[in-house]
Amino acid sequence: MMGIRAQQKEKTRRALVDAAFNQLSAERSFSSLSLREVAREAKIAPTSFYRHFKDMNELGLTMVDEGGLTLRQMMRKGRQRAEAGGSVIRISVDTFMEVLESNPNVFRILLHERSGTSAPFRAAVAREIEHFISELAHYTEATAKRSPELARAQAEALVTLVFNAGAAALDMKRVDRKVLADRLVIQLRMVAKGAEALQHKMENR
Amino acid sequence: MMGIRAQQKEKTRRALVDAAFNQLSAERSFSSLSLREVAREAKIAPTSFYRHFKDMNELGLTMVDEGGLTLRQMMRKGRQRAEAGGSVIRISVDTFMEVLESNPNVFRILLHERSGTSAPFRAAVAREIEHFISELAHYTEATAKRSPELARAQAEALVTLVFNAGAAALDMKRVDRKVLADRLVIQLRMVAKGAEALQHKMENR
DNA sequence: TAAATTAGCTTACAGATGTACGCTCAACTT
DNA sequence: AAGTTGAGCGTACATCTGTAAGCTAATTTA
Repeated sequence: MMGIRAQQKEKTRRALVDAAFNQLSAERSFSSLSLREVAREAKIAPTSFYRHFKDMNELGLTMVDEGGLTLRQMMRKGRQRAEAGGSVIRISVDTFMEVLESNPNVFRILLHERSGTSAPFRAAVAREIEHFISELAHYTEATAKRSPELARAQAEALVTLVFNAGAAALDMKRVDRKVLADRLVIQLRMVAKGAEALQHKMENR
Repeated sequence: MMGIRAQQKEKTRRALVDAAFNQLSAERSFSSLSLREVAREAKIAPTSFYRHFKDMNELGLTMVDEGGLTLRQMMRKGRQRAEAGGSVIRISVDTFMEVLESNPNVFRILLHERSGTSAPFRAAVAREIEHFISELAHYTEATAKRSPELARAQAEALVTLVFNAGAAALDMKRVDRKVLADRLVIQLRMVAKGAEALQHKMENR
């Protein structure tokens, strides 16, 4: 049971994280936020920030962690829907786009800091995305009987295409996003078909 | 013939551009550079900067333009080599990695600002990359008899995979870059094979 | 040769930033 | 009940930023 004090602290901490998320946009990256701006938005004095985070970096890593959580929830959602049958690729893309749309800023920090200038950030994002890749590789290895190397290469390619499309989709209107999603589906099918072909080629010699 | 005055001005302008390029690194993006830093590196007074560029943004766009130039030179180089025969994919990847290695900071600004926070920057980079895509799509349409839509999707996928690998390769040691390049070749083959398969599927109905 | 132009400089200023220090007072511990 | 802890605050400071204003001296133009 949390004391009234710890409760209030948690609330302020959340306010800080939310303030940071809310300031993100197409034209505002995390690294361009200042400690004072975040504190202002969260309605606390700049110096009070330090009661919750050592510095902005620590705040950012917390946000990336939350991003990872969103990613994993997305995977679960996709799996559930896929069990009901239908094209796995189509279902996955639709799920991705839905989650992207309802958590744009979560994806913003992931997609931006993935190639950002802070090594710890890049590592943290890479770790989260690695989940995706290895899970997908494992799945393909099992259901499509791919060799481990091929499965890995395939999974990486799929994830690369999906995340890249995600980055582009972030600042699009719904109509354009639809076009993008359709094209993405085609590209993913290319990779899947191609991996299959390469697999057969390897087996027949 | 350039007057002694215009000559000196051009020299200083180059010093500014070079100073900016030299300050780029894995942990330093263009948007994190300040006007004063660049001026300092170029050994001119901060206020003299304005004799050459309206602001940092203008400098950055100039740098992106130079990046586009590098990209086009790369394409020419790749085409020349490919004419001598061999795997087009392998040759292209090797050429890309070579050019990347000898112009890391040119690629840094392209790869970073592609998903950066400045709309003009994003547009400028997108324009340069679009050259790549449409040229590639046209080539595939002609030589592999792809439908325009499929050729476009395929070209986009290829370029996405290449640039993504490029971003990852930037901060790698030579050995790891080799592994990455090999995997990239496999992924590109997947896309090519898969596009072929999709094309046949469409034709047979 | 005289006048006009201009690249680069120095000085100056207002605003923003991160953070050190010390206070208060509500909440918790003993 | 008395004492301790700690979240949040206000003040303060050194540092950095972009850029305005005006000067100098070399080059260019007339």
